[in-house]
Amino acid sequence: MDAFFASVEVLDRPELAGRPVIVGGSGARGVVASCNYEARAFGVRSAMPSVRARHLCPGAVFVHGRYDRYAEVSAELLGILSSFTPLVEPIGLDEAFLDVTGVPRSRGTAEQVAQEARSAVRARLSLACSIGVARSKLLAKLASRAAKPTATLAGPRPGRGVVLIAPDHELAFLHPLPVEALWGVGPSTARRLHGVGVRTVGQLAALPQAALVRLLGRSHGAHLAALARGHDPSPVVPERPTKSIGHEQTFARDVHDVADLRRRAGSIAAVVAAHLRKNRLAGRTVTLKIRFADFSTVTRSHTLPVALDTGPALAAVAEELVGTAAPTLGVRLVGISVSGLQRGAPSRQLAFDLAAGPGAEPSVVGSAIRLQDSWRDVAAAVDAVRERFGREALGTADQLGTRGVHVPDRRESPWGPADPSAGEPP
DNA sequence: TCTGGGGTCCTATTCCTA
DNA sequence: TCTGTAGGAATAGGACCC
Repeated sequence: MDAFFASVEVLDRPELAGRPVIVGGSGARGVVASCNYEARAFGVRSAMPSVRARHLCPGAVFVHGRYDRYAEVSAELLGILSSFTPLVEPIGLDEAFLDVTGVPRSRGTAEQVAQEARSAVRARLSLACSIGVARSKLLAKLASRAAKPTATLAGPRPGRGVVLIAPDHELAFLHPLPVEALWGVGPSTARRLHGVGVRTVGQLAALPQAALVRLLGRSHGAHLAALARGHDPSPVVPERPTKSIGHEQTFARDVHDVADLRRRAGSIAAVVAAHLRKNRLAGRTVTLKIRFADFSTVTRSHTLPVALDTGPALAAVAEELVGTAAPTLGVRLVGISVSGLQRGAPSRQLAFDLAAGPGAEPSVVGSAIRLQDSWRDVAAAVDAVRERFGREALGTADQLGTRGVHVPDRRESPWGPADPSAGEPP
């Protein structure tokens, strides 16, 4: 999709049409999640700090993102794409790979299917998309970029919409591109490649694979060597199981007090737990991430004998991990993620045996398991009440402020704290 | 300029066990 | 019982994607 979040905002608020629109966090620590082509003409880009974006484009309209709305449009988009082929692999909310090799010839060539899909998206969603058609995911992705509009100060210049890379033109298309165009070459890898004089994909392809492996490691080196030669055998995979679920929060001001940090970690744990239960998942490995004021980041993790999905149990582990991370500097971000996922929570009997039986787990693990066991029914009841009466209908005592219950949600301030008071306890 | 949040994957190291 | 070793799991960090 072209400038997806920003385009949805303009669609829902037509008075924004033609104006530079930036979606993202507006606070001092916010970043740009998406911006339309009018804003891009001023040099604004995704992931840029909002402060810089505002400096580059003072006339831009800043919009706080509405993740639920984008997810809703994304679901409609997937529905449209699935009418062409069942082999649809979503990449984030606004992109997808389609394998159309099995589409009947009567529907036309791959390029004609792409044109038809593009028309269907425009007709049903009133949104523009660009499509690349090629033999591999790598080339299709690069072709879709080439199909996109370009930003100019006179307004967006329409792109080609659909770009086809014929098999005999693959290398001619690929080799002049900068190495950064390849999937898997970020700032770090690009720096290393530039260091040995490699700036284009063609130069990368000319490098002996052994040299590349020495530079980047076996897996990454061999992978990039293949991509640079146009080889990308990765298939379109319609469904990938979730490997981890997490939530992290950047604070508007650095936190220096360890007790405060533990409390915030507990609150984030509750958000993660709610998300796990919503997906009927539970996980055994809890990972705490702490980013310090100087942007250095540490992680601490612990794997338990049973899977957890309740806030108090996850909080007990997370709070313990805060202690092992020895946070001395100010802390700007805390995150918790849970991996080693399995369907549903463990049986009560197993949890009981592990927590209280002979050779019981020591301290924190034992108490986490006991908390998991005792909070399971409560969590299910709370979920049911919130499902029926809304998120703020019920909360724990520490979520009770002067203005009622505030239950933190993972979609709150999704692109950074909105203002200096955000991130403070309610 | 000063860097979000949700993820996946890879690598190196450490620890435990057979 | 001690030592060496190989393999796997756990842990930590980093790079990358949208």
